[in-house]
Amino acid sequence: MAIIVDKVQKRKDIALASKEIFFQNGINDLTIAQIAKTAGVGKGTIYEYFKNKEDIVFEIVNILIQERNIEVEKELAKVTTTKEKIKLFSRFFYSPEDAEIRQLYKEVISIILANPNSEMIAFQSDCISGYFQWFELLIEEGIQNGELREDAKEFSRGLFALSEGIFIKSQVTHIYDDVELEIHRFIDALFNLLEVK
Amino acid sequence: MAIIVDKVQKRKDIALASKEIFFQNGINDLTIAQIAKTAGVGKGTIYEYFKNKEDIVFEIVNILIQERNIEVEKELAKVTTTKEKIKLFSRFFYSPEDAEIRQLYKEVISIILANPNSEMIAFQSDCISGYFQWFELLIEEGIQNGELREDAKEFSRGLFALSEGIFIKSQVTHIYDDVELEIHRFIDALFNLLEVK
DNA sequence: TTAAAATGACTGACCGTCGGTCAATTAAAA
DNA sequence: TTTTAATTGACCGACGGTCAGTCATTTTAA
Repeated sequence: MAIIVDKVQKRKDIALASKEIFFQNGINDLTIAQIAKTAGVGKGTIYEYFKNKEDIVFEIVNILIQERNIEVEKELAKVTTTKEKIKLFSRFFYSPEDAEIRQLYKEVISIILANPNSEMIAFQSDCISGYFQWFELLIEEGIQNGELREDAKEFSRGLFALSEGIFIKSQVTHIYDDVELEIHRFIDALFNLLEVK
Repeated sequence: MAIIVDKVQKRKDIALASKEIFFQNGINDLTIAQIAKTAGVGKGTIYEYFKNKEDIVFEIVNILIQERNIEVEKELAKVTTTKEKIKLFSRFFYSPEDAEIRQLYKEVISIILANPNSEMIAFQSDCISGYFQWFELLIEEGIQNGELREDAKEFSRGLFALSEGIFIKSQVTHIYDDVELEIHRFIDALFNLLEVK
C-alpha cells in the first residue's frame, strides 16, 4: 500500500474550488484546466475523483442542496398555514439568498435536457423526490386539519411543477419577469378556492 | 455584380438538411462539418447564412413551429369548451405527432438556459407570446360565456406555465412519467372548481 | 464585340479551445 | 528494496469558428 487519501473529502475539495470559479466567472470559464489549477492538482487527478465535467457540477449541487435543506427545515418551523408552507417551498425559484444554487440548478437542467442519461436522471430524481413527498404531505395535512377541501390533493403534483414552469419561462422569455409575484398570484387564487371558509 | 442567390431560401435549405441529421442521430452528431456535408456546401458557407450553430437550431424550430401553428388552428375549430381548448394547447408536451418538435424544443431550452443572451430570449419570447395571448383570451372568453367563474382569469398565467413545468420535470426526473395524465389531472381538478354549475 | 474589372458566393485548410487519456513519476508503506 | 496508490501534464481528437484565396458571373469601358 501507499498513500491513502480521503477520497470523499478530496472530491469535496475539488468541487468547492470549482464552485468558486463557477460563481465568479460562470460556466463558460469552468474548464477542467481551470478547476485543476484552482484546486492545486493536475488535470488527470480530477478524473480520479470525477467521472466527467458534469459529475463535478452535480457534486456542487449536492453540497449546496444539503446546506439549503438545513435552512429550509428552520424556516418551516416558523410558518403555520399550508399556504405559507407551500409558498416557502417556492422561494427557491426567486429568493436572493438562493441565487447561487438557482444558477447552478439552471445549469443542471440544461445539461440533462441536452444530454439525458439514466445516471443524471436518477441523481435529479433523488434530489427532487424528497421535496415532492414533503409537498404531498403538506397538502394531506392541510386536508386532515380541516384547513383545505378534500379535493385539494388533486393539485399537489401539479402545484409542485408550477413553480418550475414559471421559473423556466422566466429564464427563457421576458414574459414572466417577476417570478415571486407570478407564483404567489396563482397560489393565492388557488387557495382561495381550496381553503375551507 | 455576380450570382445572386435567394438567401432566405438557402438558409431554409441548410436548416432542412440539419433537421434530417438532428432527427436521425440527435444533437451530438449535428456538427457543422456534418451539416455542411449533408447540405452539400462548404463549412464556411454555413456561416454566410447562420451566425453560429445555435442559430441553425432556431431556424429549424421556426420552420416547424410555423407548420405546427397551421395544424393547431385546424384542431381548435373542432373543440368547443374552454377546458378542451386549454387541453388542446397542452398537447404539445405529450402528443406523439409533436415528438420531433418537442425534441428540438428541449434543445432550445437547454441552449438558452446554458447561455442566455438577449437575442435568443427575444426569439423565444416571440414564439411563446403568441400562444400566451391566445391562452389568456380563451379564459377571458370562457368567463364572458358564463362558462367560468369570474376569478378564473387569475389562473391563466400560471396555467400557461404549468404544462411546461410538468414537461421539464418529466424530462429531468422519472417522477412525472405520464405527462398527459398529470396535466389533465390538474386541469380537470381546477376546472371542476372554476366551471359554473 | 470583347476582355478587364468588380463582386458576391463559396471553400476547406487552419486555428484555438477543451474534455478526456495515459505513460511516466513520486513517495509512502511493507 | 519492492510494491502500489496517487499524481501529473504532455498529448490527443473533436469541434466550432475564421479567413485568405478561388471561382463564376455580371458590369463596364475600350
